[in-house]
Amino acid sequence: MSVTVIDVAKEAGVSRTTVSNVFSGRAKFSEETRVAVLAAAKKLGYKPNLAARSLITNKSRLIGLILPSYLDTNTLTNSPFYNIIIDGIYAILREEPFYDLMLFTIPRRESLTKASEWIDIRNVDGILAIGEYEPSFLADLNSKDIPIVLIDNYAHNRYQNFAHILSDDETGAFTATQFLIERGYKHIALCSSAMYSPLMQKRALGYKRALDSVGYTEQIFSGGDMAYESGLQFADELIKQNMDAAFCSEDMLAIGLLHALLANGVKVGSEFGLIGFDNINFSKQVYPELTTIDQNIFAKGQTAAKTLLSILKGEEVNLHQVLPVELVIRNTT
Amino acid sequence: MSVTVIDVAKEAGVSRTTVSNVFSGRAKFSEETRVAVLAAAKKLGYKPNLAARSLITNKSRLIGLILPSYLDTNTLTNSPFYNIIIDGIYAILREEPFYDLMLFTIPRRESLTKASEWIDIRNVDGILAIGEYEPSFLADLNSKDIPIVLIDNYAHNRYQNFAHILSDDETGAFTATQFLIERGYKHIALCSSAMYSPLMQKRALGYKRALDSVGYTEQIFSGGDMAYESGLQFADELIKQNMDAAFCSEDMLAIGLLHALLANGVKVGSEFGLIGFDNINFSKQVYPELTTIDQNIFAKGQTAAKTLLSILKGEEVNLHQVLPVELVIRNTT
DNA sequence: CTGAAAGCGCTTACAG
DNA sequence: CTGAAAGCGCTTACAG
Repeated sequence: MSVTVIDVAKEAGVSRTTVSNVFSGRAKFSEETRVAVLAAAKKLGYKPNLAARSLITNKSRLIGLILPSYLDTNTLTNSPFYNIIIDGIYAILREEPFYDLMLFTIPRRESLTKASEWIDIRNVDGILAIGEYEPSFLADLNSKDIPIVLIDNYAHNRYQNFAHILSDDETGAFTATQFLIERGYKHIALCSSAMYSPLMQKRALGYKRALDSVGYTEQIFSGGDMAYESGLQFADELIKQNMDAAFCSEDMLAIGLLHALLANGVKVGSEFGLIGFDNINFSKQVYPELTTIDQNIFAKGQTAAKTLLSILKGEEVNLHQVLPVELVIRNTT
Repeated sequence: MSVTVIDVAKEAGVSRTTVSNVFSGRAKFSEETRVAVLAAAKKLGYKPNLAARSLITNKSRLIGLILPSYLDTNTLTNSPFYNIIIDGIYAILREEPFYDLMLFTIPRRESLTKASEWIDIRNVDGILAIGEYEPSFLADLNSKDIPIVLIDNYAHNRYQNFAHILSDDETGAFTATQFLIERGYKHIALCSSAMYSPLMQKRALGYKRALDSVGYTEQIFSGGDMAYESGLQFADELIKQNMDAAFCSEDMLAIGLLHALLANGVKVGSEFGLIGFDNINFSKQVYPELTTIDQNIFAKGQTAAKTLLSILKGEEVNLHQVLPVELVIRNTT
């Protein structure tokens, strides 16, 4: 029904091997042949069948992105971070012929088994994965013979053949906290959900280091699963404990806190200093606009995609990349 | 290298045809055979190769989702709507063995040609597409022999074999505007970007119908590409023209307007009534929380996915579905 | 530089 | 109920 390599060969008066060679550019052929094949292909509207190609080359040109969201199934809706990462990945993949991304969302831990099977069934060429995973899953990934690029995974750099893309989380948190100190705030809280995650601990570390350097006392508020809701809930306690500033480990939490503070009549930006982390788009779509640490999430997605592609092509790559962060001063500090 | 159907056949002591039959459940076989095959498959860790299956069945089990974003490449970042739709689609697909979704973002109109080729190359089984498209692209889709489900596409229901999923946009806008009237607001603006789109026109229609019913005059503010920024920019003009309420054709625009109004000292929720459309998550993550029209975007994604799957399975489906909307009263009205 | 042949892992008539 | 054979559309040694 559809046009195959045989049809093109017939039309061009060559063998199908030659047609294949012209498209792949692998073997040598005369200019004349090349032109004839290309003309025939164009005339017939030939398009390669990737499934057939995949079968023989054992390369699917499919990249899998693993997106954990253990709390609920609204993976993309609830993670602005994921959205930006994906946009960054597509920005790279769009320029790369024949590569496609497939998302695999992990709404429950059991889904990791499914993810593993899925990688085999679709014969995924490489994996991009965000966040932390249990050792057994990483061991499983490691046993598959495909490149793995981990984003924001601090816990498992023992797999030296995995690539790691991280941000300089500790420095970011340090910078943020130091900025609050410079602004004259004295009682600076750390607000965070999921303190147990290695990434959040890095950020906590930066906060502590900055406070230690001036001898201020730490005040840590932590708990809750959903960042925005956590932020909302921390406000009362912060006010009660006379905090005059907060460094939040993620923007959505800062935004929740901002709104609860506003509802309590607190003048955020003057009498209360608030700073987030991530610089998701939303952070400048609140009022007042949120001061935050920009981790350039888009570039992170791009870097991850580029790294995976490079490995796939057998190019030299830096397997362990730490991306810089930057303070973005807006109106809450 | 990997375990094939032949290995399983050998292990189970049957032919590969039988193995295939057991997995597909197509032909009849003895219970004994079934157990033997399944045991062998499990023992060897057999997983079907979807590319091979695809080649022979001419079914890829791949669903393509076309996501236009003509303004920039940050498709997901800038469209909360898309995110929720995708989550809805995955909620259905997760339960459907072997089906996968592939996103195709359209950052420029020229990309439509690429999308068309991509559908052929990956042998996509069915298409989900959001929004409006030029007739030539739809004609092209129509020429491919696969089911198409259009979401929020008002302009082209002339392709009767395409499925259409819409929301009751006009009623939603009518309800919203009427609610503002009931609340006692007299000078009710319509704020919208991209008024030329058929969907936005439907919403404009509902607004006009509500105003007409009480004899109020229309005041339309329109322009700008990015919803949030447009909202920001409308505030000055609204204030100058003594508006005391606004129905915004989408939440992000309402949120931009909200923040600009707040910055101007306008008391939104009492002296100014503001209502959005969509009920994206963000609309209840602002302060004050936004009154809006819930169009249940998640269910829309689910409905689209279900509809496509049903067509693919040859089941009876309602090709033209209009989903109900609902007023969600929060604190800006 | 070009072509005939084999084969990737599967399914699907078809014959028994 | 089961098996031998053909073939999906491609690429890759290999021989010429």
